[in-house]
This record gives sequence, structure tokens and C-alpha cells, in this order.
Amino acid sequence: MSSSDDFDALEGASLSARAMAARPMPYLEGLNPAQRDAVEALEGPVLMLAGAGTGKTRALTARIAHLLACGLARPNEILAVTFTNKAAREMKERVGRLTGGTVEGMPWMGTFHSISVKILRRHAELVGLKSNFTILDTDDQIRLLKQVIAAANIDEKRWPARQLAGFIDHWKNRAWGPEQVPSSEASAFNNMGTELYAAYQARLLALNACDFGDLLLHVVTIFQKHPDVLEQYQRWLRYILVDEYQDTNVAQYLWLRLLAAGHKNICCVGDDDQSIYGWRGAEVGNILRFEKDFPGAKVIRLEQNYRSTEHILAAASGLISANAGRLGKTLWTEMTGGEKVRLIGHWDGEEEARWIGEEAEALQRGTRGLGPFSLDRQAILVRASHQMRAFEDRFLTIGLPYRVIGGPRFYERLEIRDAMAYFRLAVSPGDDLAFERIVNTPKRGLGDKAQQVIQRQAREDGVSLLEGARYVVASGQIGGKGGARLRLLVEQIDRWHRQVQAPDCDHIRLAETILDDSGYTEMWQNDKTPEAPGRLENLKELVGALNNFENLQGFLEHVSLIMDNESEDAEEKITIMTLHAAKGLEFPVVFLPGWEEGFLPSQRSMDESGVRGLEEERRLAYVGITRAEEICTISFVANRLYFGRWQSQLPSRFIDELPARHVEVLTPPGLYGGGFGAAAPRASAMEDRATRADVYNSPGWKRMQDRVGQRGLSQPREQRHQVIDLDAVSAFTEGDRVFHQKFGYGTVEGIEGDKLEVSFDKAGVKHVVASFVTTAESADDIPF
DNA sequence: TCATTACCGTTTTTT
DNA sequence: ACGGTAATGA
Repeated sequence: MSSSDDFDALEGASLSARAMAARPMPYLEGLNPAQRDAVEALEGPVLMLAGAGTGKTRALTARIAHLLACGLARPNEILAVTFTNKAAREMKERVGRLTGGTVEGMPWMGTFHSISVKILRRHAELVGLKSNFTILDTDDQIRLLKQVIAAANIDEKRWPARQLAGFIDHWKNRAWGPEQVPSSEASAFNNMGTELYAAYQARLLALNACDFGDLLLHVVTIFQKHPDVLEQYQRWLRYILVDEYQDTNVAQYLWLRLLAAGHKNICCVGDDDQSIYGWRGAEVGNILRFEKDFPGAKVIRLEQNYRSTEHILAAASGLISANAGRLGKTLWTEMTGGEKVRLIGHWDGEEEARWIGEEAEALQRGTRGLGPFSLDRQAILVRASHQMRAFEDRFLTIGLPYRVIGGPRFYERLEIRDAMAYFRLAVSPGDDLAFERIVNTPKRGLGDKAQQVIQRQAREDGVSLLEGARYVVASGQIGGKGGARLRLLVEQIDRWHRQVQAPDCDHIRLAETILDDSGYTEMWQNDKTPEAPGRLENLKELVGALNNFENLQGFLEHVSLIMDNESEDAEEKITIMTLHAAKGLEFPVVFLPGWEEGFLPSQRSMDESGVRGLEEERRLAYVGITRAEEICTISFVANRLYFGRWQSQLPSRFIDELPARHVEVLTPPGLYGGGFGAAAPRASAMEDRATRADVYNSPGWKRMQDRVGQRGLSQPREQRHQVIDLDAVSAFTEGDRVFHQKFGYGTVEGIEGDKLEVSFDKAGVKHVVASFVTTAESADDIPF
């Protein structure tokens, strides 16, 4: 920002703003007029419509700093809500930087869920819970639902628990308790949905447990039924800020509206064009009707984009303009020039992955006048995670380092949940779900039969499973090895429980003891699958995380909401992730593969939600393009292997919605002047003629269509000069047993340059770079 | 009780 | 194609 901009901003600002600018408020520096408006309009309802890359987080954090600096609110009187822990953490950091570190005292900055937990623990009894209730993860939830379904004598095969979980989730997102589910939903789940929902809720209360949806729902219920409690929070939380408002569901909306009803000092930040979570209950309607909900609301548009080049921005704007019913923003940028959005078609997915891999390397090297861009600054954004495999396979064979974002979160991993179940039992031995989870993990010879005996006993006596097991052991109902092992487990749990309660308990030490004594660590040590070492690593990390907590109880309370898996490692890598995961991020170089009908406007989305679905898909495409700062490359493919079937694909309709003058059509490799692999020269004559981005008529596309049916459009493979890592190659000979990080164990079948052809036990035959495998350590890996 | 085999479904994902 | 789950047999 230049100083003249600052001056302009001041000219247009209110007197009070000018007066305040005289005081040291460093956080106001460099804000544009709209941002400054958003920061300074502290009283009353404000809707901040912040387009992609317009500095919304900056405005939001500055606003908090301003609230504090003006003395309007103390740190504990500001409620700042985000959706993810990551966003909350970032906000804390940035506010801390702006204010010089008073964030410790901002207890109400967090996710909807973490703040709800805080409230709910305080008033649990109002909804029939005790304040030490447990929070179930998705896995526990499913297992509980299975029990509920079984108890109702319903065939779990025809009516799977996952599906019921889906309905219940959907209802909870709309803030419907079992009694409030409208009759129009009565047919759900074989007409049993509502009934099972009620049964499930009853079970949760009996277990003194909550699922994620309950956290919000219970708080809303408390607010609605206990005006005195609500009033207390309304008085306390005098200023409310909400990030990503377009992603709120009905329950969250009610939660906010109730809290804001008194003072109406609520500032919601969002972008209707980036609403991509409709499928999990987000209501774009919440943002669209903000002005009706809060009459006199001030609407502020942040429209200056600081992220992308003019071409990228224009392409994105052109695309999104096809959506109806937008609040409407006109993004603009001061950045002129730069690369147009690049468009390229390929024969099939393999070629697409190959081209992107080589292009990424070319950009990394900075050849041909673009870049250089380190791999850390490049990303591949896909619609669905199964698209990632093609890239992973390709990058593994050429040895291009990549990182996949997404996949199971740390605390969702098998080993973490198992370990947590052990800890939960040590803290509260009556935790039946935890008991169930680990009775036979590691294998103790306690199968279905034995577990049924324990269940029956516990139910008869009306006690927990642990007590049931204790009796079963004492009365000798389970004999032999299983019985002995069960007895040991019961004794161990007793001992751990005693140790937890000891005042001088070293909880880290205890956690290690639990994992060792139970045989859990040993179980993974003896496991020969490729994941085992990673799992042991994760367990270590889990124990390490205990350092941040006073005791096991405190740890358990927070871990399910807070644990995040951000293991940063130093190596420079290209990022592969879904479009959904990319929201809020930015990269200098972005690849957007798979822009094909039925794929990017996902067929399923359109089938299920019609035009609404299509528009959400379009927003997803918009989010994708707007992640790019400098280079944005869209690609599509003529033939795709999808669930084992070859499909011929049409380019996405979104491609034709891009404004042509901001798009450059690249030439697919192998069609023109092949021989340079990735560095396919642009056909400059064609470039000039590419005044429309109409790919159906682009020469490359036509040529490809002509070849449909002609199998094996042969590509010049691997024609670039290769640097062969002789050391890596000479370490192997045919027949060697090797281990690969991703594919596991295998046998070397052939050697070509620095590439090995390896027949993996599980993954089949793959070509991999020699430096990516290690010699399998011991002979007992060889299955003879 | 555990290991093997048949079958099914398959977008996106946070808490 | 593939991976996870459920029935089947040792």
C-alpha cells in the first residue's frame, strides 16, 4: 500500500476515524477504505462481504484489536467464532501480534463446538447431562447407532447405521430434536428414523455423552428454555464476530441469533460465492437474509483483491457470474498483466498427471520465463479425493515430492482412538464405549461370544461393562485363556484408575504404562504391515501431546476438539488436496485437473440438488481459480478410468463459461511438436487464433476426438535427459526384497536406469525410483 | 475365534 | 480398480 492510498483513506473517513488515526493504532495502517470501514463500524450489526483474497482476516483481526484499543470491550467480552481449530488458532496468533499479546485473555475465541463445550459443561444439568460428559467421535457414534438399530430388531444390512447417522446429522444441523423433526421427514430410514433418533438420544443421555451435533443443539436448547442463562451470556459477550458466515447451518444460526438478540453487536464475515458446504447443512440463506434478520445492518463489501493477477481474477469473476441469486460483488485488482488462465486438454488421466508433474518441475526450475516457483508454492486441487491417486502414482515414479492434505485426521486414526479409549477407561472406568472398543484389542481371545456374555451380565445387573466383566470373571462364566486375560484387563483398569486419581500422578508416565502394560504397543511392534511404524510414531506423538496438559482428564476433554495434525516437515513438496480443503488458502501456482462434465460439476451433486447443486459446483470451481496468485492451469481429459471403467469425457461446461480473453489454450503434448515432454512449446499460431476458449472447437480437442477409439495414442515417454542415480540403482538386483513407504513390501523384477520395476505384495507391479525404496531388512519378510 | 473369500459401493468434511 | 465389510469355513 502506498502512502497516497493511506491519505485517500483518511480523506474519506469519518471525523472520529481521523481523530483516532492520530493515536497509535498500528493495526489500521495499510487498510483500504472498505477494510477500514469494517474495522471501525463497531456498534450494531455488520455484514462484511469479503471476496476471495480481499484481506478479510486482516480486517477481522484489526477489528478485534480496535475493540480492545477503544476500550469498548475487554478481551473476555468478545466472542469470536470460527469453524475450524486452525482458523481459530490463526486468528489468535494474528490478534496477538496486533495487540502485543493479550490473547491469553480471550477465552471466547474458538470454534462453534469448542465454545459450546465450554457453555455446556457449565449448564449440563439443564439438558440432563453431567458436566463431565464425554464427546463421541464419529466412530463411537456409528457403533452406538448400530446398537440402537439392533435393539429395534432392524436388519443392519438393509438399513445401515451410517445412513441413520446421516439423517440424524441432517436433523441436528437444522436444530431439530427428536420431537421437532417435521412429519415430512417421517419416511426417513424405513419410517423408523425419528423413533430411532429418540432412542439414540436416550442412549446418549444414559451414557452421559454427546455427539458433535449435540454440542450446538444442547446449547441452543438451553438458551431457548432458560432465558436467565441466555441473558447472562448476552450481557457477558458484548461483541460477536463470526468468520465464514456462509458456512453456518441452522443450529449455528440460531445459536448466534440468540446470543446477539440483546445488543445486536454482531459482525458476520463471509462470501456467498464461496459457500461450498451446502451438502453438510450450511445454509447460504443465512447470509442472504442477514439484513432482514438484523434491520439496519451495515453491509460492507471488501472488493479489492490482493491475491491474484487480473486474468485469474477476471476468469473467476466471469465464471461465477453465471450463478443467480448472489449478493453480488465486483472484485478488482491493481495488479495488471501476468499470465492468463491456462487451459489444456489431455488424452487420459495418466497423461494429465504426467504433464502436471513435468510442468511442476519446469516451474520449479523456472525455465521458460515463469518462476521459479518452489514446490511449496504449488498445489493441485481436485474435486474428489480419488483423483489424487493418479498424481500420487505418477509423482512416486518420477520422485517428485508431494504432500497430501486431507485423509484421516490425527485423532481419527485407529491407533489414536484405541489409545484414547484406554485413557478414557483409566479416567472413567464406566465408559462402556471405550471398554467395548478395546476389550479385544489387542487380541485377548474375547470374541463376539465372550463380549455378549459380558454385555448380558452388565445389563442384568444394571452396571457398566467393566463391572459386568468383573462379575463374569469371578463367576467363571468365561474360562480358559480368554477368561484369564479378561481378569488381567479388569485388574489393570482398576490399577490405572487408582493411579490417575493419585495426587502425585505423572500422567505422561502413566499413559506410557497403560499402552505398554495393555500390550497395545507390542501389538503394533509385532505388526509387519507398512503402516505399523507410522502408527507407533503417532502413539509417541500422542503421548508427547500430554505435555501440554496438567492431567489425563484435561487432555481427554480437549483432545477430541483440538488435536490437529500439522506435522510440518522441511522438505519442499507440492501439495495435493481437494477443492474443499483449499478454501482459505492461496498458492502462486495452482493446477485444476479434471474439469469434465459429471466430474467437476459432479453428476451426483446435480442429480441430488439440481440447479442448487450445479451452482455449488460452480462456486467450487470459483474457489479453485481464486486460490491462484500467478499461474492457474485448468485441465481436462478425453478418457478417464473411473471405478474400473473407461469413460469418455466431455470438458466441463464451466470451461466454456470462462471469459475467453483471459484464457490461453495450451497445446496438449504429443499432438504438436512432441519430443520435449512437459516443455511442449506453445503453438504460437494457434495461440493467436485462440480468441475463444471454446475447447470443443479448439484444434487440440478436435484432434483428440478424432483419435477416440484409436487405442494407445502413443506418447513420447520419458524423453527428457535423465539424471541417473547410480548409487541408488546399484544397491538392488533382480529378486531383491524391498520396502516402499506407500506400497509396502515387494520384489524387484527389473531395473531400467534409476527406475525399478517392483512387484509389490499388496499393490501389484509398479515402476518406482530406486531412491524411494529400501532393502527389506529381514529374511522373514519373504513368504515362502 | 480367526483367517479367507464374496460382495458392495464409491464426492466433498468439520467438529 | 479397490478397499472395506460381512458371511463362510477351519
